[in-house]
Amino acid sequence: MPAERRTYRREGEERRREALIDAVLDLVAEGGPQAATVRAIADRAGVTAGLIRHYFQTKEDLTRAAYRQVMVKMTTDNARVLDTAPADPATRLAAFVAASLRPPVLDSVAFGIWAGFVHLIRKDPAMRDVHAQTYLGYRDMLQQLIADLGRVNDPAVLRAQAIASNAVIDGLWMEGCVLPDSFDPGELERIGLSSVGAILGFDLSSHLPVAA
Amino acid sequence: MPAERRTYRREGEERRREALIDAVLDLVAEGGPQAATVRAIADRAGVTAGLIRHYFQTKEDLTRAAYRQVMVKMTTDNARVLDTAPADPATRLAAFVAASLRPPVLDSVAFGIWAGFVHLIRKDPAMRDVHAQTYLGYRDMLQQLIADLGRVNDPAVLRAQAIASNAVIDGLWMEGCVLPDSFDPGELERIGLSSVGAILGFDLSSHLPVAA
DNA sequence: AGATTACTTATACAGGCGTATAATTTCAGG
DNA sequence: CCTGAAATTATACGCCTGTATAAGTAATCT
Repeated sequence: MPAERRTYRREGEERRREALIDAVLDLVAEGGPQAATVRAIADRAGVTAGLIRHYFQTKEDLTRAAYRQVMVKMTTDNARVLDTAPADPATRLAAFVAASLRPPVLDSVAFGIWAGFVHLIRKDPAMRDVHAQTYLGYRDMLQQLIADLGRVNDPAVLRAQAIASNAVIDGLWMEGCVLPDSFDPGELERIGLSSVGAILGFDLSSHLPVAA
Repeated sequence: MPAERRTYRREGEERRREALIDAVLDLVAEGGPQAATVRAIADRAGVTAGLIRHYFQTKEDLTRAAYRQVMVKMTTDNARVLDTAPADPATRLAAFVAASLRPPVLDSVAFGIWAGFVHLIRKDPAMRDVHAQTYLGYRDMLQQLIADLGRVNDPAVLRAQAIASNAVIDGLWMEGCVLPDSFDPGELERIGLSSVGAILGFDLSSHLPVAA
């Protein structure tokens, strides 16, 4: 007996694309990129596999979109702390650094997703562009905050300080995600603040607002 | 007409295992983990696919062996710079930091493999042990070099300085591997030295030996 | 030289992959 | 209500994957 077709509702482009992207991120976070097959993605999104090709020309297309979204979200989450931060440049920088080293930015799920996409970044020029854009966007934001301190004018020095600050934050972020049990609560934030402060020659730790 | 069997030479376990592991690393370097299929690996190693199962119980086994080898090699390569370094503690630390931020340690292959198998690291206790061992081994080495400077006695301060120094090195290493074209030659080494120096409150840049 | 061992090749298999396309259902507008 | 376009399902295809196993060949030992 021929099984009946499953019923469905039309949802429209935006909702479907979002559901499919979310499914990709879920799966990559759980089992790495190889777990995100078209059938698994469709299943997770409550849809059949054929629909993917209706909204994305190819699976690689969907992958790219998912990566773009997660990177943008992470930098957006991080930047949001500036919306509620005081006007004082030092406090703003301290809040920004600290926010990078605690949830939701410091999140092993986000890290798993990021790590899963790394090999695609190296292979695919479009992915590399997304990475460069978000990475440089984050670094530029950091550099602006450093510039706002008004302690440095030389652009070359500013660039080097931004790269170094970004690197120490990235390194702490990475280690906190991979070996979360190796650090005491708040230790990474504290080390991040004192390290960036040391790089800038500026006491940053004392400027952190009480609670985020 | 039945094509003739290809002729071959017996090589023995050690040579074959090594060739297969090297093939995995080659392929991952070129096309990411998903490029390392059993057939591609065998082809690269000058062998037919069936032989893999003769030396490794499963493909995951071979993958683990390749991961272990590349991690051990990376820390070994990095530590080797100390063999030929002068006795002066500051020079030794500077040489160690700089070596971490140039080839062969700054190598996208190692990073790609590590990133590609982060999920395996989290699930498989044996892999997590390898990671923790190499990571903490590196950090302990760094901490010892910092201690040899004789500027700090408080163990807690020493630990924080080691974590921060390790983080900035990791962050620079990571960015250099992912976006090698975003940095001038030697830029990462220079930033690494000045950043670690800033964290330690010690001018490290002037202690780098001329050539490695 | 001939038998034996185990190294290596070759082939088969079942399943999963991404993609293509036809069939069907939903929903909006006349 | 009915028609038509778009959304969605369903099915099929060819290729590739990892694994299993049989067949064959090279080197070793006697």
